[in-house]
Amino acid sequence: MFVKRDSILGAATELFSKRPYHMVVMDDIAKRARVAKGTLYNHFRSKEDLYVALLQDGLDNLLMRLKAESSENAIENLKLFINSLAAFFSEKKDFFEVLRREEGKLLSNKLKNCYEKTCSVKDLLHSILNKGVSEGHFRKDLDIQTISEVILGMIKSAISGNIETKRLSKTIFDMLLYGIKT
Amino acid sequence: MFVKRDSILGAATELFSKRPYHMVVMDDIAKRARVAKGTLYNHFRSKEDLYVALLQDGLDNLLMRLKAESSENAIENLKLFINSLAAFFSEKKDFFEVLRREEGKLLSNKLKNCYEKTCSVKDLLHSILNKGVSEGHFRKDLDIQTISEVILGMIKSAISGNIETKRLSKTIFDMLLYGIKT
Amino acid sequence: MFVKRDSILGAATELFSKRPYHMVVMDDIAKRARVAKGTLYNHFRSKEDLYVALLQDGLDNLLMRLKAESSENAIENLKLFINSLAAFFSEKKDFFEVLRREEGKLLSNKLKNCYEKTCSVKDLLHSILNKGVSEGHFRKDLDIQTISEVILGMIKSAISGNIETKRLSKTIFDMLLYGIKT
Amino acid sequence: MFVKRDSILGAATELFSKRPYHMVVMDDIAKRARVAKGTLYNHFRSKEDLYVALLQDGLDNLLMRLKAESSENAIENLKLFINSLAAFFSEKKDFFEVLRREEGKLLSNKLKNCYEKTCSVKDLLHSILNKGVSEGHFRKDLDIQTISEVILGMIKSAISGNIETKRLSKTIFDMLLYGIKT
DNA sequence: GATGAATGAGCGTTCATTCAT
DNA sequence: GATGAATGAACGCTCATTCAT
Repeated sequence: MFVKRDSILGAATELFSKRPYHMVVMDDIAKRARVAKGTLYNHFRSKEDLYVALLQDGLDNLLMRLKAESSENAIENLKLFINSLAAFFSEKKDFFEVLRREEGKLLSNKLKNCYEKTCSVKDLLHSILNKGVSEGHFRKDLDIQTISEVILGMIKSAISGNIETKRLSKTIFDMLLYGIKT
Repeated sequence: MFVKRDSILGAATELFSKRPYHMVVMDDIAKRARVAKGTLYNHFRSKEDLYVALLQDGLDNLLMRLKAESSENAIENLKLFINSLAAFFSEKKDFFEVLRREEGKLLSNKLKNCYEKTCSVKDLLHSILNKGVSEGHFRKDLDIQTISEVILGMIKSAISGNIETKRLSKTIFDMLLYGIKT
Repeated sequence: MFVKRDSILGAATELFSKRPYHMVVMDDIAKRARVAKGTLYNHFRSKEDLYVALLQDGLDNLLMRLKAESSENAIENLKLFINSLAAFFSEKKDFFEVLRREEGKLLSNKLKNCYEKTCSVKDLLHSILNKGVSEGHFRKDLDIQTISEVILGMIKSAISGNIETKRLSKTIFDMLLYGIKT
Repeated sequence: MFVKRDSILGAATELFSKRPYHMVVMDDIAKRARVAKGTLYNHFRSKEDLYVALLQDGLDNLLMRLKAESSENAIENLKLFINSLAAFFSEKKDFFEVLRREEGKLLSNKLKNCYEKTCSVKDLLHSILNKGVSEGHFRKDLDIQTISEVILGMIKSAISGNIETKRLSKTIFDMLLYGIKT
C-alpha cells in the first residue's frame, strides 16, 4: 500500500512549508502523519531522504503538468506555461513554499537529482522563448538566459504574493509581452 | 568601540550566506570573527538576536540608499530604484544571500521589525509606480500591487543569476517598460 | 518439529560468534535462518532467551561429551579430558567463539543456569586432578584450584590460536605433565 | 588540566569492566564521572574514541611496566614477566576485566593500534622464551608460539579466578617449569 | 570585557517487541 | 504457526547558552 508513504509525505510537506528544515523534527512529522516515529524510518532511510523524496515527487508532478500542455504558437505556449505553473502552485501552496525555501540550497549531494529537475523547468521556458525569438514573435535584443530567469522570478513573487491565479497569469502575461509603459 | 560588534556581524553574514541558519553554529561565528564564543553573548543576547541585528543593519542600509536617490520623473525614478537595488546587492552579495534565504520566514516574533522594513522597500516601489500611473507614464490597466511584487521578483532572480550589474539594470528596465514582444 | 528451533539457533550461533551480543540484531538472525522476525518470538520469548538457549544447548552437549569418555587411570583421564574438550571446540568453532565472548558476563540472572554448567566443567577437571594427586600421579604441593583454572585457560588460548587439534592436545598434555624446563 | 580526562576514563573503566560495551551508556559514564554528558564530548570525539583511549592508556602503562624489569637470566626473566603481569592486573582489576572482554574484538579499525600493543606483550614473552631455549634452559621440542599463547592463557585464567597475586605467580611459575607430574 | 570549559535539553536514529492478517 | 509493518523507549551526539576565571 502506498497510502502511508504518501500520508507521511503530505504531513511533511505541510510542516516543511511552514518552518525551515531544521525546525521540523521527526516527531512532528510522525505526529501529524499519525504514525510512530519508527514508521518514518520504515519508509525513508533518513530525514534527508524523506525530504528529498518529497521534492522529487513534487517536481516530477510539476514537470509532467508543464509538458502535458503545449501549442504550436510560441506566444500561446508561453501563456500555457505561465498558466500551468501558476495553477500548479496555487493548488499546492505548501509544496510551493517548500520549494521556495529550498532554492539555492539544492547543491547538497542527495539533492542533485532535484536540482536537475528544477533546471528542466528553466530549460522548458528557455526553449519556448528561443522558439518565439526565431519565429519573430519575441525581441531579438534581449538575453534569453536572463529573461527566462527573470520570468520565473516574476511568477514566484506573484505566487508568494497570494494573488488570485487567473488574475496573476493574465497580469504577468500581459506585462511580459507589452511592458508597463503607456 | 563598535568595531567588534561589526566584525562579528560581518563574520556571521559570510556564514549565513553560505548555510542555512541552523547549520551555522556559534562556534563558527566566533572562530571567524576571531573572538571567544562567550564574547558573542556580550554583544548579542542570543543567536537569534545576532541574526536579527544582521538583518536590521542591512535593511536599514538598503532603505537609506533607496531613499537617497530620487528624481522628479517617474520613469527616471523607477530606473534609479532598480539601479540602486541592483548596485546595493551586487556590493553586498553575502547580505543578499542571507536575505534571499530568509524571505518568508520573516514571520517569527523577533523578525517582525525586519518584515516591516522589507515592506518599506515594496512600498517605495509601489509609490513610484503609482506616481507614474497618475502622471500617465505607466499603463492604468495593470494591478500595481502585482506589478511591484513582480518587479522585485525580477530583480532578485536577476541578481541571483550573477549577471553583471549594469547590464542587469538595463535589461530589466527595458523589458519592464516595453515587454518582450516584437 | 524441532527443526526450525535448531535452524534458528544455528543461525544465531554463527552471528553471535562473529559479533558481540548487541551488534547482532533480530533481523539478522531471522534473515539468516530464513524465517520472519515474528517467528523468532514464537520459539523464544526474547532475544536474551534465544541467546541463553543457545548457550544451554551447547554446554549440555559439551558436558555429555566430557562425561562419556573416562578411564581408570588419572593421567589417561586427564588426557581424555583435554582431547575431548579440544575436539569438541574444534568441531564447533562458532559455539566456542560465543562462549569465549561470553565468559564473565555470565552473572546476569537468566545466565545463572549456564554459569553452573561451565562450573561443572571445572569440577570435572578438578576431580580428575584430585584423584591423580591422591593416587600419587600428580604433585601434592600445587594448589588444585589454581591448577584446574589454569589448565582450562591453556586449552582456551590454544584453541583460540587455531592450532591443529591433535598437535594441540599433545603439546598441552606434554607441557602440563613435564613443564618446559630442560 | 588532565585531571578531568583521567576521572572520565576512570569512571568508564569501572563501568566497562562490569558490563559489555553496548550496555554502558554515555549517561552512565557522565553520571559516575560527575560531569555532564556534553563534557564527555569535549574530551573524546565519540564513545568509541573514549573506549579506545582507555585501552591505549592501560596498555601503554602495562608495556612500560613489563619492559621496566628484566634480568640476564632467562628463567629469572620469565619469573619477572609473570610477576609483573600478575601484579599489574591485580592492581587494576577493572582494566583487566575490560581487556578480557575485549580480546578478539580488537580488529575494528580504531582498535588496530591497541591490537598491536597486545601483540607487543606476546612478543615480549616470545623473545624471553626464545632466549631461554637457545641458552638451553627450556626444552627445544616445544613450539614457542603455542607455549607463549598458552602461558598468557594460564595467567589470564588465574587472574580471573581471583587468586592472590603472590601465590598465583609462584604456582604458575613452578608448574610451568616442572609440570604437574610427580 | 573577554574567555572557553561545562552544561543538558533536544535531536536523528535504532531495534527488540507486538499484533493484525 | 508464520508474517512483517508498526511501535516507542532508549541511545549517541550536538550546540546554544552559562559562568567562574
